[in-house]
Amino acid sequence: MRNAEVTRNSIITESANLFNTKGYKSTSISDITRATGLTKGAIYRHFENKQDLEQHALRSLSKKMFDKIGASIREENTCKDKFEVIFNFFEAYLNTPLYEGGCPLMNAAIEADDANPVLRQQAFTILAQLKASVVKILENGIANNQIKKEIDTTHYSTIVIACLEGGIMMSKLERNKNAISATTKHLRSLIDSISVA
Amino acid sequence: MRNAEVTRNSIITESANLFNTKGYKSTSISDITRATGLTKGAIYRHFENKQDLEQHALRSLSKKMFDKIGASIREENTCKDKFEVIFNFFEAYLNTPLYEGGCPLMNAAIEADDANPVLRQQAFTILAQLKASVVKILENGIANNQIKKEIDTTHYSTIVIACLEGGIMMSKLERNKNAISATTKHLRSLIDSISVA
DNA sequence: AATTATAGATACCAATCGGTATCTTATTGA
DNA sequence: TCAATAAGATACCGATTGGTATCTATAATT
Repeated sequence: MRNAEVTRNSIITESANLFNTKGYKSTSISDITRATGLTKGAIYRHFENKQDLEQHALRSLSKKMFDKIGASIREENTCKDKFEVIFNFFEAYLNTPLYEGGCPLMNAAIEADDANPVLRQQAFTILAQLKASVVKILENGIANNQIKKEIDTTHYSTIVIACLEGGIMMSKLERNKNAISATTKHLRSLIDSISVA
Repeated sequence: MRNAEVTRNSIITESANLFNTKGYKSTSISDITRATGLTKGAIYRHFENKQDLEQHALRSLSKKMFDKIGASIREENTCKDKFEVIFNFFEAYLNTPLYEGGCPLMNAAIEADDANPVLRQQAFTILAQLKASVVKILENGIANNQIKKEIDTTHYSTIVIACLEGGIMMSKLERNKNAISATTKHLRSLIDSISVA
C-alpha cells in the first residue's frame, strides 16, 4: 500500500527533526506536512494526534542515540575507552550531530516540564536509561579492576551526565566547542582520578 | 494614571513567570491577560509586541538572579564562601525558587536556539555575565592567595556552570534534589582541589 | 479483471493565535 | 471645574492551530 511503513517512518524522522530543533509545541502539523511533502490526512492516518506523534518522534531520537552509543561502547574493552566513546559522542554534537537541535533528552526535559506530562515521563525514562548505562560501565570497570571499587557509581554517573548536558547547552548557545571540550577534559581527569593506578 | 508603572511591572512579573514555566512560544497573550487580570489593550499599550515583552521578562528574571547572587556574594569574604553562595542558590531551585520553572538561562537557551534570535542573544549575554562573575570570584581568590594562581579561571568557570545547569535540569526532571546535590558536592571538592592548602 | 481495503488528498471545522482600531474611564494640569 | 491626556476595556481582524469528515487513488485479494 504505497508502503505505509516507509511513510510512517519518514513522518517520524522528519517530525523528530523539527521537534528537536524548533521545539514540540512550536512545530505545527503544517510544518510537518511541508517537511514530508504529505498532507494532514496522511499524517492523521498514521498517528492518533500530535502528542502521539511527539511520543514516537522522541522515542526515535532516543533510540538513535542509544543505538549509536551502545554499539560504539560494546566495541571497546576498557572502562576508559568506553567513556571516551561517550565523550566523543557529545563532543560531536556540534559539527556532525546524529540529529539536529541538540540533545533530545534536554530539549524534551526543558520543554515538557509542566505542560506536557507524557513527554516529561518519556524524558525521565531516557535519563534513567542514560544513568543506568553509565553506572553499568563503572560497575564493569570495578569488576575488571579498572575502577576503584569503593566509589559511588550512581554519584559519578550523575556528575558525568550533568556535566555533559550542561556543556552541550553552553556550547550550543555559544556556537563553539569550548564549553563541551572543557567539560569532557574535566571528566577525563575525573575518570582518571577514580581509576586504579 | 492608575499607576502605569505598577501595572507594567506586574505584566513583566506575571509574564516572566509564565514564560519561565510554560515556555515563551507556548505562553499566549491571553494567558498573560488571565494571569494579570488585564486585557490585551492594556498589555499592548505597555509593550510593542510579544517579543518585546519576552525580552523585558527575561531581563527581569536574569536581573533577579544576579541581584540575589550578587548581593549574597558581596557579603562573603573568602572565595570558598562565595562559591558556597552560588551552590546554595542552585540547590534552592527546587524547594524555594526565586522564580518558578527552573533556570531562566537554560530555558531561554534551549527554546530560543534557532527560532527566536532575540531571546537567544539575551541568553548568550546572561551566560557570558554568569561566566564572568565566576571568573571574577576565582581571580579574587587568586589575588587573596586562596586559589592556586596557575589555574585556568575560564576553564573552571565553565565546568562550574555546566555542572550546575546540568544538575538542575536533572533534578527538575527527577523532581528531587539528588542530582543537584551530587553536582554541588562534586564542585565543592573541585574548588577544594584548586584551593591553596 | 473485478472487488475490497487502505493510503493519502481535499476541504472543511471551531478555537486560538498575535495584533490593532476604537471606545470608555480615570487622572492630570490649567 | 473642565479640557487634555493617558490607561485600560471592548470588539474586532486575518492567519494559523489541531483535528476530522469525506473523497480519490492505489495496492492487495479473490
